[in-house]
Amino acid sequence: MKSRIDTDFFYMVYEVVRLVPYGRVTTYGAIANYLGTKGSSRMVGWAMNSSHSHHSPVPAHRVVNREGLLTGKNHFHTPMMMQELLENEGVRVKNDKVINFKQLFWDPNLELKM
DNA sequence: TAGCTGACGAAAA
DNA sequence: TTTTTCGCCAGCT
Repeated sequence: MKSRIDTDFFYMVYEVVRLVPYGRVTTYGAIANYLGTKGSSRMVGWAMNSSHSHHSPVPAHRVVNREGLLTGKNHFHTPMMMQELLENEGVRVKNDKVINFKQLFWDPNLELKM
């Protein structure tokens, strides 16, 4: 399955984020870990920043940091849009933090493990 | 060209 | 236990 990692790092990030189920959230580290580059958690977030260059609808609002904080909300069109999107999916957000984050946490290594 | 920044995370102190 | 520092690597100045 190395053919997967043969793809661009960023592309894989988008793919994983796109696979996040409705009403679920994931973390940068989880994605990085899934890609095998656990240490490049920053690159995951950076990939999100470049996601606007891709026409692919990447639900970046479902990606939060390890604490469940909407750290990337500032990069959206409007900071509160990220929270709106999450609440729209049933994810309760309080003070820029995902409630029951642990419960809503979607780990690609756990769901997409192969 | 070289250096700094950055949507994070984990280890060390 | 909390706080600080380092690493990751691509993009921008």
